[in-house]
Amino acid sequence: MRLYISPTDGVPIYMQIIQQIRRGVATGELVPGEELPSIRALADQLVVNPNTVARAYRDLETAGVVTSSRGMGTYVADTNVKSVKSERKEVLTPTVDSLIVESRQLRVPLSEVIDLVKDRELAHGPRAEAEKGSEVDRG
Amino acid sequence: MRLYISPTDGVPIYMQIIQQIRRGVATGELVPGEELPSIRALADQLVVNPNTVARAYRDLETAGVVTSSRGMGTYVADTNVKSVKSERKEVLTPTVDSLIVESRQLRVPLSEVIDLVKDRELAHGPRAEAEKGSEVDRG
DNA sequence: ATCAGTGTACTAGTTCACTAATACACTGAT
DNA sequence: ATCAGTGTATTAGTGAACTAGTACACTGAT
Repeated sequence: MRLYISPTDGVPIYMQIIQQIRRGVATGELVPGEELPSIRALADQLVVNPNTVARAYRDLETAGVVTSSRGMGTYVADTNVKSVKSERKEVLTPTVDSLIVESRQLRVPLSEVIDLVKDRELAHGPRAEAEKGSEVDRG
Repeated sequence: MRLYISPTDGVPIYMQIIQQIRRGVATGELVPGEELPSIRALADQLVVNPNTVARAYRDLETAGVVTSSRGMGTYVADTNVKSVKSERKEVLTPTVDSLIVESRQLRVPLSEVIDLVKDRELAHGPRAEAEKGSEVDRG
């Protein structure tokens, strides 16, 4: 998987790395268990300090997207696809509840809240294309 | 309208001022044409530098929420300039954006997000009756 | 044991958002 | 004209985020 960096983009380099790897995992271009390029290799490729790549890998590990080991390398985590639908929805519930409460305080009807959600969804650009279920052979 | 500041909140002071005034306008606690406290008066009240309040007022004027004039003061903008209705939506937008970002990280499709919003709306019970008469919605 | 390759830790420099200090400019009343 | 009160502009200090330089520590193969 090839990564590209825009130094003048406003968004930090380490964040660009994070986003592209997350996207790769989401689309299935990066499969669980796959080895990522080493910190120094990716740093050389992107012409960036190794610490910047390390920062991205560290955050990705904290988020559970990858796993790293000294001397071993960094790999896409196995647990990414395992999260169940209901669990993911439960995590979203607090944020949704905040939205409901706030909309009631502001007297914004539910229909307009939903419209706003759709509007903002579009404003955030296209989502990563979800992988289709028949291609899993690892992990 | 009384404003409160949390210096250790992580969110900048000028932003807290902006949010609270926007919210005041959205809820109707601040009516169009109403005079806001002067920059120095509010700065004294919040124990903050006048420039910080000025920054908030300047951003609010750019957003069309208030109007300022030298020597005259700062006033809540007239509804012809910016409708209370649109202000409500803009106040709601940050929360909606958080929801969008969160749902993308969790790979929850938009349709399920909307379903969840509807579910939680029901879970919160019926909404309060709309207030009569005191609201005009132009624009 | 050695070595090349891996991630990790510490330190420093740079940039930028945020806030403050100070001075300037306008308005309306006296 | 003067003055108190208003918003505005300029400059500077502070701190956090970001990136880089450098050194350290672990792993597996030789």
